[in-house]
Amino acid sequence: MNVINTSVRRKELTRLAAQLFVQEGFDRTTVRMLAQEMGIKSGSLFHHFKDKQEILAAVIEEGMQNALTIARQSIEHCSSDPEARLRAMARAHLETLFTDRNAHVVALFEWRRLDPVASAHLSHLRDAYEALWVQVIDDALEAQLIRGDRFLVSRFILGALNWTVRWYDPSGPRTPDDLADELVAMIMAH
Amino acid sequence: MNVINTSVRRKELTRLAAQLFVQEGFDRTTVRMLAQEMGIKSGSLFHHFKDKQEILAAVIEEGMQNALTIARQSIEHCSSDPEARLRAMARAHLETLFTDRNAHVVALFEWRRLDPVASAHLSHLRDAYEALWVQVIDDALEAQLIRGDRFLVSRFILGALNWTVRWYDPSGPRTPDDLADELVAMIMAH
DNA sequence: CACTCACACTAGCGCTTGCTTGGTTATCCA
DNA sequence: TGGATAACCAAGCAAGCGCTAGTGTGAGTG
Repeated sequence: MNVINTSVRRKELTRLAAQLFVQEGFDRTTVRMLAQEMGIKSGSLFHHFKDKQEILAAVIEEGMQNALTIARQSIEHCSSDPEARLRAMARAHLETLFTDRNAHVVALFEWRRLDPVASAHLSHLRDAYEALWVQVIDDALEAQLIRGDRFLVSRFILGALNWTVRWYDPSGPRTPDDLADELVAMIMAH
Repeated sequence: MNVINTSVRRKELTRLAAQLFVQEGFDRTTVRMLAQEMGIKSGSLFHHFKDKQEILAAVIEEGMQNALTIARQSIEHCSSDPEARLRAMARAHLETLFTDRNAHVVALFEWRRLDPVASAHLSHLRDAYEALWVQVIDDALEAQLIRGDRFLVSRFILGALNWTVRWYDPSGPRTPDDLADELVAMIMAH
C-alpha cells in the first residue's frame, strides 16, 4: 500500500488501469473490469491498492513524474536561446502527451475525481511543471519573441497543447514535433 | 418525450440538469440528485425524459443550438474585414462559453457519454459550427493575417478557447472580450 | 523443518443505481 | 359537468457497485 509505485507489478497494474480509465472514464471503470484486465479477481486488486481512488492517484502521479523528468531534461540539454527553449518545451510537452498518453489524459480529465488529500499532494507536482513553463514563457516575452500578457499567453499555449489529445492522430502524417513547431511559429512575432 | 425541448418546463429542467452535470459529472449525477434539484421525485423525472441519456442529449443540443445562433449573428453583423471577423468569432465563442457555460462544459467533456444515435444527430450541429470557424480562418490565412496550416491553426485556436473553461474566472478583472482580443493579438502576424 | 509474506482466491455484505409500476391530483377544453 | 391529459408520487425491483473477510498456496528465509 505505497504512495508511489515501488514494485514492478504495481507499475504494470497502474499502466493497465490508465488504459481503462481513458477508454471508459474513471467512474465507469469498475474494480471488476480493472481486475479482469489485470488477469486477477476483483478482490485481489485490493492487495495492491487500498481503494479505487488510490489507483487513480497512482496513474496520475506516474504520468506527472515522467512529464517533469522529460521537461527538465529538455530544458537542460538546450541552448539558452529563448526560441529554442520555447520550442523544446512545446516538443517535450507533446512528446510526453503521446508516449505516455493514457496517464496524461487521465490527469487532464479525471483530476476532479481525486480525493482532497491526493489532489493536494499531486498539485505540487503540477505546479512544479507549470513553473517550468512560466519561466520559459517569461524569457520569450522579455526577448520579444512573443507578445501579450504572461498569464493569458501561458494559458492559451497550454490549452492549445493539451487540447491536442482530443484530435491528434499519431498514425497520421504529422509528428508531435511538427505540431510543436507549428504552434511556436503561429504565435511568434516576426 | 421529444427530441428537442418543446415545453418551457422541460427547458428549465434541462438547465438544472446541465448545472448538476458540470458540478458532479454525468456519471456521478444520479437521477435522484437531478429530481431533487428539480423539486420532484426521481420517478417523475421519467415523465419528461425517457432515460438519463436523453437528459444529456437535451443539455448538449440546447447549448449547441444557442452557440450556432449567436455565432451566425456575430458573423452577419460584422464587416467583411478578416481581422474583424476573426475577432468577432472568438468573442462569440467565449461569450456563449460563459453565458451558457454549463451546457458547453457538458458538451465538451461529456460528449462520449452520448449513445451513438444521439451522438450522430448532434455531430451535425457541431460540424455546422466548426464550418463557420474554418471559413473565418481560411479568410484570415488568405489575407495573411495569420500564418500556418489551416487544419492545425484552427485546432490550436479552438483548443486555446475551449480550455479557458478550465481556468477562466468570470468574477476576475478580465472580460471574455479581453481574452478574445488577446488571443487574436497573440497569433496575428504584424 | 517451521515460519513468514506476497499474492491470489471465493463468497458475499451493504448499499446505490437507473428505471418501472400503479395510482393520484391539477388543469383545461368540449 | 365530464373526460382527456399532463404532471406528479410512493414503493420497489433487478442489477451492479466498492469493498471486506477468511482462506489457500508457493517461494524465500532462519
